Amino acid sequence: MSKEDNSGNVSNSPLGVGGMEYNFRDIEKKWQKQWKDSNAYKVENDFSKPKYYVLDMFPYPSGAGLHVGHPLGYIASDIFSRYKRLKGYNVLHPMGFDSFGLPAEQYALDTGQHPAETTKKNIATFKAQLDNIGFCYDWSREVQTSDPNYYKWTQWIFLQLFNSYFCNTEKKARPIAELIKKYETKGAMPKNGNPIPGKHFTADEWNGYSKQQQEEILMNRRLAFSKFGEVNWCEALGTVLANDEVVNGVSERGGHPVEKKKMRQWYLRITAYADRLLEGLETVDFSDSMKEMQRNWIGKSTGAEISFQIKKGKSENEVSQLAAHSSQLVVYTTRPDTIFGVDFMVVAPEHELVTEITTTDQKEEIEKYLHYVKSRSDRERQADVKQITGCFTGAYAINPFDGRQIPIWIAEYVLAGYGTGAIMAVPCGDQRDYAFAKHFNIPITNIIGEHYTGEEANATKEATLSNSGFLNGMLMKDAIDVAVNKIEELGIGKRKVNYKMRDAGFSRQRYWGEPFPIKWIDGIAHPLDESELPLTLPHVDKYGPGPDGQGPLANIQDWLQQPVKLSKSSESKVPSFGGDLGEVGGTLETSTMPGYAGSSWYFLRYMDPQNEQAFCERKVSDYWNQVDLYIGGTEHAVGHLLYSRMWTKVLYDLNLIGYDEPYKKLVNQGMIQGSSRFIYRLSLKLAEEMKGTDSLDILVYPSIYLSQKHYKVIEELGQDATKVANYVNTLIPNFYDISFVKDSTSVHLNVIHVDVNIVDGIELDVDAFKMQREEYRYAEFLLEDDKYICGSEVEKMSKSKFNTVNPDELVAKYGADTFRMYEMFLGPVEMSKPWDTKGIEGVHRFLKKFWRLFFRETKAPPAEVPKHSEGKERSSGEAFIVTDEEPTPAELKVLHNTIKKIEQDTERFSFNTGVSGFMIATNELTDLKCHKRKILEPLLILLAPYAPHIAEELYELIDSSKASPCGGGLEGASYPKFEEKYVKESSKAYPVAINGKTRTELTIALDANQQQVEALVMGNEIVQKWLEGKAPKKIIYVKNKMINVVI
RNA sequence: GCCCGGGUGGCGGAAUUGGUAGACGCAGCAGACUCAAAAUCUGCCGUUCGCAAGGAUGUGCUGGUUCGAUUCCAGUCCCGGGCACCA
Repeated sequence: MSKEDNSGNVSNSPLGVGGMEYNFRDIEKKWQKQWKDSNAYKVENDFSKPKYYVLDMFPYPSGAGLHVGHPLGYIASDIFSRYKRLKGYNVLHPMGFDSFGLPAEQYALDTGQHPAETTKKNIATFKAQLDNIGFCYDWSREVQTSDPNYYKWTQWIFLQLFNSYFCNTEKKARPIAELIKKYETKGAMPKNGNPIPGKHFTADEWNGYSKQQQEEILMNRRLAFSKFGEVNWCEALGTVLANDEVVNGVSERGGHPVEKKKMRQWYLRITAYADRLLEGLETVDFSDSMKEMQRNWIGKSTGAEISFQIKKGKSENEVSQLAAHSSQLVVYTTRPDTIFGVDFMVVAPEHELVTEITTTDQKEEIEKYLHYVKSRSDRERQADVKQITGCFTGAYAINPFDGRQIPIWIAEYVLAGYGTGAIMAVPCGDQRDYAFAKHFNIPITNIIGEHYTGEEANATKEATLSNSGFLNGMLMKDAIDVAVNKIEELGIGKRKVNYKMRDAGFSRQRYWGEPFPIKWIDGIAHPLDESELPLTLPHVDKYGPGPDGQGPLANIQDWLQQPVKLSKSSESKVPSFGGDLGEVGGTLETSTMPGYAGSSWYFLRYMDPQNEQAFCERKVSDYWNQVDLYIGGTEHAVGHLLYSRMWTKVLYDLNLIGYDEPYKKLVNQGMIQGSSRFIYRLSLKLAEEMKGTDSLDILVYPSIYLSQKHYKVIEELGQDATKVANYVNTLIPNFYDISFVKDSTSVHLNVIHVDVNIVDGIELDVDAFKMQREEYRYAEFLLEDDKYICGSEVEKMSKSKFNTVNPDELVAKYGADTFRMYEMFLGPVEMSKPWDTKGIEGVHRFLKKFWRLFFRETKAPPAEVPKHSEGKERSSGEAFIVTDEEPTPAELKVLHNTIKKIEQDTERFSFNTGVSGFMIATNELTDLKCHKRKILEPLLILLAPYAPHIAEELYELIDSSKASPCGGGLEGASYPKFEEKYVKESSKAYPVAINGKTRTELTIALDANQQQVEALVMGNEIVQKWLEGKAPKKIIYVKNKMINVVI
């Protein structure tokens, strides 16, 4: 790093101006420029050094810019990165942008600005805001998911997924070419038993299939595959909506009805990896709650699939009619032991059997119900337990064990996507089934004797079964296995492992995402040749939806039909892999990839961001290896983490990287919530019918803004306008002309969000408020104690709630170092908390106090300057007061306690207590009047990760011959070493408790034994007082902890 | 509904393994310095009884285990976040 001169002449230093004051503005500007000019944070792929990889979940560059919630995790990771650098590691600490996404596209729809343009602008803002805070990112490694140089490789990895299948024998991804070869030579035949038509085939059969048939079979195995799936369709908007855009069954924008619609979609076969995703959790350092969430998401359960014969209606005729179809109802259950307690079946409304089995009598009812369900989201269908809905199909299932006829219902609480989309309902053992049976008057069979009260279901597994045929007398938990064995024996079902997790939908009917490198020809998906990558987005002027719910790309014929080279495969004779189709004909896929495509592998690209030959060179990914520390919000707890864990496993299986878990350790930062402020507006309105017309003449009295206390009073008064007016008039005489207030005058109270930036705590800055808008200029206020007190509430931080706080403003006012330390000081990084700017002063004061360990007060008369000061006079009246004196034991103790504290707290991500450790050290050294280099220099290195600018500045002044603590790498300063000998104590002040309550304190030598301690304790006056002459039952002495006298 | 968190002074929080509850900071109060302000410094600061000494009480609530519980166990209430949530 470049140094200014070493002569002590630092007149070009920004400190030359304005005295000795801690001038954070100039210091921070100076060092940020210097770091940039000297490429201080450039990270080399130097394989000889020990590495450490610290990663932040990269942000979506929204138009609103960074708010104070964003940097919380970034500051934590920055501190840790700088700390690891000082410890001698080659630290990779990159940053980039998750720059594809819906908001930019929506903004484009609204304003006509191209998403690429707005995204570029937003990224520039974000970067400037990030740089303001003094992060040590290596920007030369920046990635942006919407950059064609990046998404080229996202598309490339998609092709790997498309061209791979999950081998159930090896439990890993293999090239699909191997599967094709197997089909061509051996077919797909069962290991034992007879082949099932439609599932099994011989090699000859395979080779005789049409290419469409072959592709269909392969599609069932590809890791990236296409099938029909449901989307939220909004007819009025002619578009597919995200879950986010649907509120209460209607579109958020415009309130149009939304219903489910089946469309061809791409999916990732993440379910194939369910077991490995579960096993992988054992090898990573995530919090238990995080692992629990992922396990619950995957939702592995073991149970049985059981087939039931169906009888349609009561008449014999209908039974035989159905028998011809050989329809069976297959249910999945984790409790086959309850098979005799099944009183009804519930089938998902979208189950394929529903139309088939519904009787003529019930047809109308069922159709009505199906119509209702179409408008309901999965979420609503699950959460609404109070409202029980369902409809009888008229058909019955036959219990294979006792021949009972079981009515088949459809109900929204059963989802098609889980299990077989049908359940056997056991009302005595399941509360939801119980409630359903009660609601529809379905008789309940009790199979658990006294465990069932008739009042509610009992989900026990400990009961002894009754009314249960061959299971009678067995404990339920033992009966599970017996029942499954019997079911398998009878050939009516089988043991089954089930997962709650579903394959991940991978298409979006949108413009602003990665195009699929896929061309459709005669209904077959053909992968593009790698040489065609990146397949770039066409530039468009309109972003509206395409026909039939397709994405905007469907409107661009030139792009869709452009000639592209298709992938060839020498391994296969399957036409889709051959080049004989030529480069023209067919159309490109019109949907784009979802947001998580780019974020599933970005951690790899940072390692080798400019590589044009590969997504990441193998020896580079071998060096940087796993992310050692990943910091990000819980909102990505499940989705993003599972997807990127899956991608990593696929890349590993295909031998493209050397490890199958991306993130070694994960720390979840808590959400910073907004602390909203409210003002209350009172208006009285009088509506009178105008004579001879239908219209109303509305007389509006002037509005007045109420401080919180008055709001509460007036809220109590309700609609009594006279009382309200009188109340106001007692405080502001004649504000209302009472004679105009009538019975029909209505009282309107509005609660309005007010910008938190013009509120000090809860006190509104009335003048600033008046300046905000013309309509407020002459507003009247009803104050309390001459103050306007606002209401407050904790909410999500968002622009619409006027509760966002911009870090730029705080950095401008207090400096980046103060801002960094304050964010950390707020509390544990993983805990959510509302933002409150009050308190930042305290941290700023600490830094100023820290500064004064190095500088004498400007105003102090010269006589008070310590004689030993060899102060570098930097400008008139300013003195650098650091000395070369030998430290005292007391000073060394402070230093080494601090080294221990900061190192421990940093290692365990307890940055808030770390900051308080610095405060304590500063307070103690101030009290000791310590200005000694041998104490302050190591202290500066400790501080450097937390407050790098001030540390750099003071370090340069204290010893400019040494390497910078913030320069990075092994050349930098090294972390101070804790030495026990300086902090060793020979005695301790023990708390002495009587019956567990602390009553006094005794200072005792640390090596004292039980007898010595007992003698000392018994000799103590206060102890004697509490003993009241009695002998103690016991004296508990825990070395180095406490003493307890039990009476 | 289900899953995961969290409830400690006026406020943010500390107490790392069951051992002095309230570190550190904010706010508040009193004082010093100053013509004044800012900045800085000193003292007090959970509640309650008391002139004080000293007591009582106190970590959402109810119990339990323990010499001793903010910490462990059972139940319960409230708040926050997530959901494709369940067979």
